[in-house]
Amino acid sequence: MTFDAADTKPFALTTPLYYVNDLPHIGSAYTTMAADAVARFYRLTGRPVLLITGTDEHGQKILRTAQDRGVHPQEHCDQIAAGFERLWQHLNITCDRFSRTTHPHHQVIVNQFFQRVWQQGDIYLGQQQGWYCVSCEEFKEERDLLADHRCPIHTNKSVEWRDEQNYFFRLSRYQGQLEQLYAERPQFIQPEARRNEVLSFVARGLQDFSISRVNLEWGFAVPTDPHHTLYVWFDALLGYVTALLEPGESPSLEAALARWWPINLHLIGKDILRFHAVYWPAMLMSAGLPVPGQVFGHGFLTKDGHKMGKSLGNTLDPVKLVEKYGADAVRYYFLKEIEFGKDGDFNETRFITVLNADLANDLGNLLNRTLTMAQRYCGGKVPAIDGASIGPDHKLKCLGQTLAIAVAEFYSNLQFSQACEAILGLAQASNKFLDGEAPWSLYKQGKQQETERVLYAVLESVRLAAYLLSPVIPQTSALIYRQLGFDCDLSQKTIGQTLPYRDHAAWGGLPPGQGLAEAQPVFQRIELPVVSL
RNA sequence: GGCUCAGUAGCUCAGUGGUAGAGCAGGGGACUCAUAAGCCCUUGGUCGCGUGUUCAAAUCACGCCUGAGCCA
Repeated sequence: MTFDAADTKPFALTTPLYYVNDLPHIGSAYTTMAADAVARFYRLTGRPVLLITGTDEHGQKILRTAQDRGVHPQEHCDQIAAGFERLWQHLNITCDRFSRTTHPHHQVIVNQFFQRVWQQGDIYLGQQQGWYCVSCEEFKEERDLLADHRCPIHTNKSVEWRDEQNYFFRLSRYQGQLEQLYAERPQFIQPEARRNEVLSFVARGLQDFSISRVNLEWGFAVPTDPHHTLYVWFDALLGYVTALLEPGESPSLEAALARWWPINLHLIGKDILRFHAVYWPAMLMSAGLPVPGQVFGHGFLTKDGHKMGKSLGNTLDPVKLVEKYGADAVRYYFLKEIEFGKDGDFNETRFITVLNADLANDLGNLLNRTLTMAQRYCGGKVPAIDGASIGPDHKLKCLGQTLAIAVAEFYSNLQFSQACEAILGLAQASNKFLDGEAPWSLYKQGKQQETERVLYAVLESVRLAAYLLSPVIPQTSALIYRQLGFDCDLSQKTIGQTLPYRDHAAWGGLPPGQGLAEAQPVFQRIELPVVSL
């Protein structure tokens, strides 16, 4: 995907529908923050955007978790789903749809989709034997199991022997079409390493997979056979389709697919790659539907270099993290400091030093010092300089003019880290520029015109940086815009109309004479704890 | 067991044939508009190990070690 400024096509993207066996963990937050940044970027460019997230609520694991807690499974799902929604609010996630697989509309979509696949002859009754891990909701090979038939992923859980009739999806029939898809569209699975994994998996030959379970009452019945319950993954993936229904619209597959299909981008963690890159497109092919634009499997997060896990006792609670440091800090750290697609680490000391260096010192302080001078030297207004009158060889203008295209390219390619770095480069250059020009000296020497030209260029550069960073740090960007005298909400879904990219991503648009607000730190420095734990 | 990716300064990483780089952290300096911020200078690396190809290897080939992952 590359950026095209003239593109006004709709852009729909999804996070996974998160499994509600527990409250959201940092990995879910990570995917969702990335998705929100993408959505916010495309909204800036004026494209209609649909950001889909939600929860996957069926399956044996959910049933058992609810039973263990002594609540009805629906009540359990309601509580956990509410926890997800709450976290997304705290993280300033501007989602357009929150899709829940227990919603009645979803069953209609699932049934209609099932019928299409059924009519293709791609579903048949077969015998499934094997060891089943309820926590994975997957069959395991005996040789992969640990001692006492414990699951290698859920090491404290024993797998269960199943010998039952299941309905199967004829995945094997789509081997050729899938291979053709991967070959024709190399961008379909990203990043490259993940794509290779899928290619080698498919190359070994695809086997049909079971899409129903017996003796399970928490899920949708197979439309053609009420003794069977649909496998949770078959149901869950279709949640993306259900999400496309307009609010209040009566549910049908046709209605759901009318406007936003095919979805442009599925953002997922690398653990569920196979479901999205193999099973899902095959299901869609069977139903005669176009496949999504791209599946991007990002990396895993570690804490202080170690795998996170409840049993290991070193989880990172996203709720606590946001409460402690705020949404922008969390969003910035994970999107800037971790190469999207690769594994990344969370370390609190690094977290604090990065935020202080980038947001408090480089960017926040830059605005603060410049605004103070503008208040003192320019009567609290944007200097009366026409941005267009500044020569093309001006250091900041030069940098600023090439930034919009580069940053758009980075965002479209999900290179958040590179986007942030490029933008921060303008702030760093502005700090250098200020020290070089020393407007405080110019002012004392009575060089009013020169003082104003310097301050205008820096204020404008801060504005541009704030605008371009707004997909990542919307609150901080909004504070900067407000102090620069704009009255607007950068989180508006119509932002592409009120502050269009082609105007606001260009250098030189800060209106001369615009009233400036009092300088207030937009991002407070975080004190390093004396003793780091 | 097969395959993929990674191993470069204390930390995070860029560099894919031609005199080792960035940011952060550490040290020093000048300045004062500023959130003890910013600016300038600077310490710091047998580029995982070994063999080979080459006039020349962090970069290519082979082997090995370590870590992560996919598959059987």
